[in-house]
Amino acid sequence: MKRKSSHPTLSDVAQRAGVGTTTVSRVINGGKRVSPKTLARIRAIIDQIGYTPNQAARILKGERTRTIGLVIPSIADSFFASCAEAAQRITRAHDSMLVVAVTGNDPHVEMENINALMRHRADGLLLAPANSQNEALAAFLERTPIPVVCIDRPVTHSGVASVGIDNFKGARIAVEHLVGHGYRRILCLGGETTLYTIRERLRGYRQAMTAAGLEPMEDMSVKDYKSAEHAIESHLAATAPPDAIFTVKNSTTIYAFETLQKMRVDIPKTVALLGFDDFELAATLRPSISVVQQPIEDIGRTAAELLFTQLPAEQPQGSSRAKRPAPARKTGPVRLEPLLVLRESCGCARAAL
Amino acid sequence: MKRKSSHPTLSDVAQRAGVGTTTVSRVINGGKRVSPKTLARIRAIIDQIGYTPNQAARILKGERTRTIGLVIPSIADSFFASCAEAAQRITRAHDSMLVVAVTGNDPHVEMENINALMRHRADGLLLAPANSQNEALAAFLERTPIPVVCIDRPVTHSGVASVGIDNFKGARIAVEHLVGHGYRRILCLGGETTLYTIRERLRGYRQAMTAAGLEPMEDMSVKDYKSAEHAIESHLAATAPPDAIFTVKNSTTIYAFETLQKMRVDIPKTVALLGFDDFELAATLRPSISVVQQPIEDIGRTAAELLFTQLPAEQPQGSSRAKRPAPARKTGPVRLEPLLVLRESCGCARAAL
DNA sequence: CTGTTAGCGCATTCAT
DNA sequence: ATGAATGCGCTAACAG
Repeated sequence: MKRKSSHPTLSDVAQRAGVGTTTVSRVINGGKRVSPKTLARIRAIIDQIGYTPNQAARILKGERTRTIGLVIPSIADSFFASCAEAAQRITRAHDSMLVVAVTGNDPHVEMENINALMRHRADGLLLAPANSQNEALAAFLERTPIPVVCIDRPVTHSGVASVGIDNFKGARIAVEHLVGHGYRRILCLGGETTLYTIRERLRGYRQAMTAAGLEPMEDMSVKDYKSAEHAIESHLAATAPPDAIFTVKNSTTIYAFETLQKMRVDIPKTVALLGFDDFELAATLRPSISVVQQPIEDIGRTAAELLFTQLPAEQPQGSSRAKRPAPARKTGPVRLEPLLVLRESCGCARAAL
Repeated sequence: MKRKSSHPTLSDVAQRAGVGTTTVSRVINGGKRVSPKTLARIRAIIDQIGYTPNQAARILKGERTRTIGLVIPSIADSFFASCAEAAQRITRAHDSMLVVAVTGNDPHVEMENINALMRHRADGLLLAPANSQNEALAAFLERTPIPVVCIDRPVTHSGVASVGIDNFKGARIAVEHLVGHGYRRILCLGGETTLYTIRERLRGYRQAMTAAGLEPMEDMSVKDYKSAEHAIESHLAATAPPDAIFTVKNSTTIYAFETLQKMRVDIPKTVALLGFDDFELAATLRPSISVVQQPIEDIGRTAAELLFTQLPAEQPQGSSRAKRPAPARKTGPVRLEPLLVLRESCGCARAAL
């Protein structure tokens, strides 16, 4: 293998070709106004020494970085992974790159990531804020010169656009459905009550319970399989055990299902189960699991499209950049519709197999 | 909301503070050699106008970009998502960002992504090559000035390091296990035979079958649920139907399970099932699915660590960069061990519940 | 068609 | 403790 030095530069190419840097610059920008002969020669040299233009220098000249930052809690979470995939498609269609930064829902890490993206001069940001009440974040968003669109959760006290579903409504219709089945003691199970989405779902649960004249039963202590197991076991052993469980998130639903199955509890006869957020194989488990489904792809796509809408128009020619005024940012929150997907675990008839 | 102009610069800050740019530069780089008074004043101004250093300018000065590129087929695929998550952790620990680019297994898109990352002067690349035989890629990798580590699949004809599992062995021990159960007509089911990993698994299957004196039965036509259903239905309707199915990848395993369940075929009595690659809920399905498990986290982590090993040493002080010689790149392929996880679908006794 | 030159924002000598 | 000047790689005026 040959020894490799560091990146070649424009003038490296120019020197070898015995031409000026301008000519080489023209070649890498389409090759207009260059004689076919020198064009070919320079291209050959570029290829030979493996020259790649230094984006940093272009950025310094005021060009867009063609980079969008995506700041999310986790990339292994299927919700955010799907969002990312959808956003990535839109980003690509706009000839830009998506830079994914992971926060683990830690506001400190989040701010660090955002700062890094700002230093890299991302053209725009897609953000699933760890904490919707984060005032430092809100302050930052008010003054940042680039457009930002929130995903899944909004940032209160800020005029930033956001795209997500109506979590309150999703929970409400889910619980109303359980009530319609005749369940009276409906347990709401979950965790991470600091998250906006969870709080909204909890609010929807309470609203539906109260409206039905039922008393809310909440256990928001679930963090992992172990805590879910503990919670369910103790609730089922109580004098007035729940006859249905509404789980507020993906992972909780799965933990609950596993625990109930392990305890040999009949679903839905003994306890019905309805979860927020769909997941792979939800339809394949026995019984299949009824869920509130989010249009995840739509969320990622819509958010990214909205962001590009807020970006300064593409400069067809090199209009020297000056201070471009930030485009209007007054988009209100976009609320997509949750969808109640009825399968077996809530007590609905088994779908045709 | 206040009107936002474009990014403030160092000299914007200097002007407002009535000092030189050098002083401001010192402030943002730790604030040494600046009087406490001006330090505080400048910091206040920085905060007030929301100044962020322009990374591009620093890069131009020769600094590392502190950016690692991750080029993968998909981000929604749980395998690559977990790899990404693990790699992201390592990257963060090295105070760098991970830039994720998605190829959809298209070599053309892949090359475009790599070029974009090169323009952005990523410090290094983690790559799951769409096509291991891609000679253009191999040629590129030979001449690129930055270190590259392949994930999951190697690039043949290149000295590039790679981290993955021994797919051949994984498939072999899986099939040997099925043979041990007494199955004779073991069908190998899957698709995407252009992928290196699939080919290796197929090779392992054939080897194990031949070694056992059995005749290989292969159907590599599965692309989606529909084709899986079609394949399985026709194989089961044949005169000599399979008594076991070995699925070469994640999604195929799930399709096969769903189809068999829909057809009311008893697993494992009528047909046993063993898949390559574990998945969430594999242990929760009834019957639970036996699989060959990959140490996914290890793969992502090891690859990222290996990459940082190959990066030039951290420059403690601003040692002017000159042409740093590329560090040694002679790392051979790292092959982690696949793990056979026995559950019920292969005919093993039900684990204690 | 092609070359010369002047910055873009910043860190870094070298002066003061 | 501070500042003026220089150059990183590149593009865009502006010559020739």
